[in-house]
Amino acid sequence: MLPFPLQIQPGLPISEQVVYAVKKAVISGLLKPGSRFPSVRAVSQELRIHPNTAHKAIGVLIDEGLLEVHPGIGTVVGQLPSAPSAKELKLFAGQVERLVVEAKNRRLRLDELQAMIERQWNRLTTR
Amino acid sequence: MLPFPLQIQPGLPISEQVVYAVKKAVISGLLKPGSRFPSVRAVSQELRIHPNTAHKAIGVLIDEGLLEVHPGIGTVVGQLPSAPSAKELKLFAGQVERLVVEAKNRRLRLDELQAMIERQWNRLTTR
DNA sequence: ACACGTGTCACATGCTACATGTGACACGTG
DNA sequence: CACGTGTCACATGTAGCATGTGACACGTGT
Repeated sequence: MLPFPLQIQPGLPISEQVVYAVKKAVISGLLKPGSRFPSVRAVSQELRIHPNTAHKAIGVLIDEGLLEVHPGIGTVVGQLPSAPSAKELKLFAGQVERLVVEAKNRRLRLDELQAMIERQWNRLTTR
Repeated sequence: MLPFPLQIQPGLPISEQVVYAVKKAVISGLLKPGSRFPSVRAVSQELRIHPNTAHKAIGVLIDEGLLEVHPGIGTVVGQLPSAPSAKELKLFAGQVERLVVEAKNRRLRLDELQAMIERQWNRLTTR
């Protein structure tokens, strides 16, 4: 059994869905820093996807610092990353803009959006 | 000249970029309800993209209610849509969750995220 | 009645991303 | 030394995207 929940759905790339599921599991405390992360082959077998696909997803998580590799040993959940750089913040601002545009397009008010943000924030509380 | 700004960039589908540019123009007041929207062929020529691609983007905007079609006449900016349905809100909640996950992943605090939201909100103020 | 511009549609083609298939190598553990 | 681990380099099939090409229905203006 994998240490994070995931139901593969069509419409989005499988590797992206795996990345997102792991991110959610990490920030919600389901995957704790230092704990063992399943091997590429284990993930591929559990999710019934190809090892290359699992490896691609894990590679992204490595690059973002959520996972750490110990060659010959395996992969573990990394320590929490540091504060974002200016470049990362700029990219993130683009995502914020996208959400605001969609919110305004749906005739939401600012306080309604803020409330939805806070609700999701608390739902994903680190345990 | 098109009534909305857009610089085509690689990495994202062209049709999606057109849709997003129009959405931003509408909510920022650059495109006012009832005003004339450029024809499929005009958009394709200005942006140097294929008419089919422009038509695809406009088709999405039609479906979402941002544009209205008058056969034989042309396309105009639609009146502002009504309040979102429960189904639309659920889809939008998924987008909110995505942003919150990315924010937590970057070690942002809730108040920092809320501040970014409010800043973008005011930047896209309807004139 | 007619030409024109409008939106709309149905194919086909080339390109790219994605997922899978297959095989191989370096590393550390036991 | 065998084993499991991560990693990599190809190839293959599928799907989405953008473009190419041609065509039709509609309303306006002449």
